Amino acid sequence: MIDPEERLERMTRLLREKGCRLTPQRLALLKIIARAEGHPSAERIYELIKKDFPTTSLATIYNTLNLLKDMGEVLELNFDNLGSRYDGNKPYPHPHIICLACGQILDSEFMAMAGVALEMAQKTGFHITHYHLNFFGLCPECQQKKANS
Amino acid sequence: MIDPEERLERMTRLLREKGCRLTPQRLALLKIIARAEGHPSAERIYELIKKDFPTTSLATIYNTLNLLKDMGEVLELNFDNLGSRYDGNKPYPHPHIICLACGQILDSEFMAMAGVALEMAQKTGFHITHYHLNFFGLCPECQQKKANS
DNA sequence: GATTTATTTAGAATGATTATTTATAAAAAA
DNA sequence: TTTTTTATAAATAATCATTCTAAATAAATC
Repeated sequence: MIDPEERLERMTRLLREKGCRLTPQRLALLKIIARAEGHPSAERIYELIKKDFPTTSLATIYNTLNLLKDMGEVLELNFDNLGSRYDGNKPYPHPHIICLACGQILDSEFMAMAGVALEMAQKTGFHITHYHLNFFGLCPECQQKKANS
Repeated sequence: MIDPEERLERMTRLLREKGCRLTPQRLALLKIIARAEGHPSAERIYELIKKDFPTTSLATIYNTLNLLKDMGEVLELNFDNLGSRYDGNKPYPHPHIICLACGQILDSEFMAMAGVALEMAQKTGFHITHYHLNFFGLCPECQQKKANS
């Protein structure tokens, strides 16, 4: 995990440079996604922000997330069915591994993907900008639970 | 591409064995997804079926697609934003490559993924059931168009 | 052909996300 | 400071894909 405070500092700086206003709601959201351990949904971020700013609207969450997404500072993750999840700590494409039973989403470093993408580009003639690689299955704990039931 | 008639025959047989009824609408849908060159959306399949069965409901499309999906005979593809696409010809996970400009979706054989999945399983302890691997970018034609504009 | 019951239909409901409109507050100008 | 401009927030309506529901229909079996 990248240093959350470093991410926070970078994102606030970029917003300022872009001429965007640093409202309290925005700052609260930046803190949440920079420091988040997991991959929170918009709804989850909404709940967290409402603790400090009870009048906040969900639309503001989406607006700010989209703003950061367009700046390349937040990665939006789309999995089956479930709504989007957001990653503000590692905003570049990287593989994930998702437990179908408990829903946890783990990051995974897999550097070989760069080579795979290159090979794909050469084979197809595409100019590849990004990729999604997600593995689905059961985490060790959920395998155990299943075995014991 | 697998022989579409072979796929059609297999899917009708499995449905029959499962005790499912072979309604004309279902048969029409089977033909469409077995023979489809691309990766049609539910909406697209709906349009095609309505040519022969004008009273068909969209719900029937989704019901049948979900039935086949649960049987493992149709692969549901989820990409950003857009609704789901369906593949009834190659119903096992395989990488795709999507053009962000024209929206075309190409299949791509990439056998090394089996090894990658295995490595991921060993590293994480997960029991991996399937994966999604999608590359995004510009196809050769759209690169050209962009260069000429 | 009659019966049983899965399936279809049509439309309402859902849920995540986006758009819209008005209100608010921060920065800039006077 | 006051005024003005402008970005942003809030509330709510709208959208879109998908699922649910209840009533009508028709496939397979006897």
